Amino acid sequence: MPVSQYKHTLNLPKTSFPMKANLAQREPALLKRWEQMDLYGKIRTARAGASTFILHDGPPYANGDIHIGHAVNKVLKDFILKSKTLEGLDAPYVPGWDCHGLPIELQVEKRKGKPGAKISPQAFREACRAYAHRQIDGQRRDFQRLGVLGDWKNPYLTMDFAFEADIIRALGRILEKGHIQKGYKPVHWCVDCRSALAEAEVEYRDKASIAIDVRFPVVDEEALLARCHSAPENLGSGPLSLVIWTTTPWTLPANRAVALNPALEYVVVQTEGERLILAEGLLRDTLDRWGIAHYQVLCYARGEAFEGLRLQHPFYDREVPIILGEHVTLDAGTGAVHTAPGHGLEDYLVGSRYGLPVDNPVGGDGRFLPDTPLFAGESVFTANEQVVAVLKAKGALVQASRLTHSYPHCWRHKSPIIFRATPQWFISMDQKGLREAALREIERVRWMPDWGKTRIRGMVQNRPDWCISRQRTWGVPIPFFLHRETGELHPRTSEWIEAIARRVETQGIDAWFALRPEELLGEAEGVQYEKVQDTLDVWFDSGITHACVLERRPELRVPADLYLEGSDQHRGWFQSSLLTALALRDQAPYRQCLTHGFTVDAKGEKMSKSKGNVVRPQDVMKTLGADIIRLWVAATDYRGEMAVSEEILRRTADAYRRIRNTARFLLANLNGFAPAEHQVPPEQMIALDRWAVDRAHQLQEKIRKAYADYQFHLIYQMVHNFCVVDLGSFYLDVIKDRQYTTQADSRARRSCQTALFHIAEAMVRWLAPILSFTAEEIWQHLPGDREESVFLARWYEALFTLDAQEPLDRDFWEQVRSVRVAVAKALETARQSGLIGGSLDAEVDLYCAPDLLETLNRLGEELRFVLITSDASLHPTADRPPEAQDTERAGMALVVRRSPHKKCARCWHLRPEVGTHPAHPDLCGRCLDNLFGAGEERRFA
RNA sequence: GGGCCUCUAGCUCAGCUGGUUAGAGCGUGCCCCUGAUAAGGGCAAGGUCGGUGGUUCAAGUCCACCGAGGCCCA
Repeated sequence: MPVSQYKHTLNLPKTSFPMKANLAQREPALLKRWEQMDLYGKIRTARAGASTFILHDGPPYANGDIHIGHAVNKVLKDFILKSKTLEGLDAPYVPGWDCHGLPIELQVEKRKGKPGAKISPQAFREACRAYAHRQIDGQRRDFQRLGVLGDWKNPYLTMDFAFEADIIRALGRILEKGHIQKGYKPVHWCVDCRSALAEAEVEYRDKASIAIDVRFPVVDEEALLARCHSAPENLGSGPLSLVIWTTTPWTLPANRAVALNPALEYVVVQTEGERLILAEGLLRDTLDRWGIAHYQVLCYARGEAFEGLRLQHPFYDREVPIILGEHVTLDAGTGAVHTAPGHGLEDYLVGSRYGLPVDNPVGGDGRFLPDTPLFAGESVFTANEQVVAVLKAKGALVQASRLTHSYPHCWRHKSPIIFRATPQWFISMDQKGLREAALREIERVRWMPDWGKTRIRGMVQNRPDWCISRQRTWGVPIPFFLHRETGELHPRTSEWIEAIARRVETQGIDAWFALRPEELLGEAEGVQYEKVQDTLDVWFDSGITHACVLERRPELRVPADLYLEGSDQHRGWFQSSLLTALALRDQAPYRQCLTHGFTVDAKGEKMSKSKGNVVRPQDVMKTLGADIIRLWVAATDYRGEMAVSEEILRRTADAYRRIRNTARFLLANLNGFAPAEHQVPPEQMIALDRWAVDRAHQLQEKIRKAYADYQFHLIYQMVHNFCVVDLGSFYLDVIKDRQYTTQADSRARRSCQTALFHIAEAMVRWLAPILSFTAEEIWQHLPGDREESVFLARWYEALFTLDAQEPLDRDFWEQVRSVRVAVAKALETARQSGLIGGSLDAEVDLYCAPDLLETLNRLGEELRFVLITSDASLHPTADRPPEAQDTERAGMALVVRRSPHKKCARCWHLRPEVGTHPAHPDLCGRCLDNLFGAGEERRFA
């Protein structure tokens, strides 16, 4: 088609804002700009003195590349802080890293060997520190690349000397408050790590074990039988034993009792040559298992009847009591549980009620100590066979079999772990009412979603004391001096702690490890006291950030307004922070806790290398761009699992393009618009343009509310719908004609540009927290004076509402839009039949009921512009001709006709005047007016 | 095995305290436009609301159980 000679007389859209985002290239340039202008610093200055909103960053562990879950977490935080900044609040962001701990040690071990072997502990710690720094640099680069704005030059690191010193001080304060307890408890112990493991360091895997049934001969048979409630006439014959079942034969040397359930029924059965005691509920299964077909039940008794009776240990010269415990069940075994307080938490707990000794015959290397009869020096895992052999020799073994079951393993070594009693330091949950205080504070914190409260409450109610000591190298020391003989803490411990903290402040944690007690305590006492060699659980490091960061940084405070982490942190950081804060100052460190779910694949399953469904944020940033990740985070309801996949990201990129193109169209139509001179005051604007601004205003209210409620997925839906429905398919479609064909400086066009300008100003801010890069790019292309960055701006306040009393109110335009829908359907029919192509080929006659007629009449001649037809006329229903078709809209029928007129070469409308002007036979009347006259008047659309 | 949670069209989400034929956008199909053009407009087809059984005049919405999946624990 030849280009019309009049094309150059149109005001066509024009912009340097590119359609193709090319985010992978463009984003780094914007990042550089933000860095060079010190955007974060500028925002702090701009918001200085405003009310603050404190979101405290939970530190990711400084190991490995960030994964999509990290990205979700940081991006959500960024959404919140940027939206708070738009509200005018001062919302600083100090990111942090968790730096000490086992995973880093293991990485460094791989490269340098174990500390104390090839490398000194001091050099090892130095290597850990250097390694952590490298990891932080890598992660920081990725977080920044995501567009997360924060004080990246001054993050907090739990390995900063000042931080390490503050950890020690906090520990001292907690000690003074009486929450610290020394204990001797079984802990998960990894033989390969030679260390106690945190709960988080244990994973469950299948393991093949030997399961054995063992006789514990009853010492006083008569006493036992006398307690049975159905006294038998026949007391039976042969030895009488209680039988236990265990999958850890190696724990038998430490056996100190056999536990029965007080409420369960037990039976004494006569088998061939002996009498055995079992839970009644397991009798059949167990005897079947042993292959015993012939037996006779002699008598019954409840478990509680046997309490205190004594049994003979199967191979040691020792009597052990029968005790009671609710933890004994009929799930497996015999209903009698071998109890070794040194090798199991429940055994320990029930044992402590009975004052049982905590035997601990196993060393840190997993071998029996030299003074252990029969098994000295043997590894516990190989000792199982020997225990079986000994039991056989003693005649105590009923049966041995193989069993595969779920068993705790070291998350790093993947090797089975053991329970082993070791001296440890604890934060006691009940000694000073910590549990009670925590439950109280949990009620006061706002949990989002609200089930977070139920979840953490359940955990706090049931959790054991917090073991805070570790036997590791790369960690903050527990800097206590213990008396060599009494084991007591030095009476001036608080004083020493401050002295040590000062040293750590300048030299780091090595100051403790290198310290000779005499240096502080003096020669006389120095020899009487020894240093504790333990380090602190890294959960203590991160759990204490409210003291080391919030209390320390002038821009922050305790309690924070918000902690925001994944749902796993109910057990982790939310809890460790809560407990330490309560121990320190009896108040929760946060007012709100917001939780997000974990990322999963398209099927809702977790991501793993083996499944090949891992989405790497680095890859997405390199291809689709960080804004696509951000938009995906926004679009997903983070309260549940968050599904990511190639398809989901592709859809997200589609939506992104739509939003971007809408912005581009707004900018392109603002070509030649200088807001200061051309802006039209609201009361002089064309009705439709005022409607559009009103629409944006209504939307902005909802968006601000959604930001305040952290409901980003609603914002995504709202903005996208606005672009597609309100703008794309209606407003922008309608205003093209006016925008292009009326005189450049006419009120008709300037009014429209004013609306577009308002909408663009508002929209760029709606987008900014989410599509940060794209919003900044839009910002740079918007006309008018403005701040250097969209992130220095506040919400756009120049939107206005449509008065309820004006004739073309919201309801009016709703009606117009429903008429448009009806007309579009009719036009489509005409198009399918070949009558018309584009809608401008058509003329429509609408036959309306009185109400609608009156309504549409308000648009006068401008109805055709709203319908985008070459002509549109209104008639009462009474006039409808037979060929008029009904529409879905009640009270309206219509006729679609192909226009008989010629097409105006300029505006493409088919009008009767075309061909009548001698000099410009290709033009319609209003184009002539717009080109050579005063220009057309528009009032409504 | 226990605690907490999720499950609405191919995708992302709405659906308040139970009440007309379950909505939106995207994607898909077909058509149009070529003055938003690796764009834009129109129309259309897509759902036994994870399943089963209850409560109720009435359930996507309440209850129970089951299934799939997630986090945490054992």
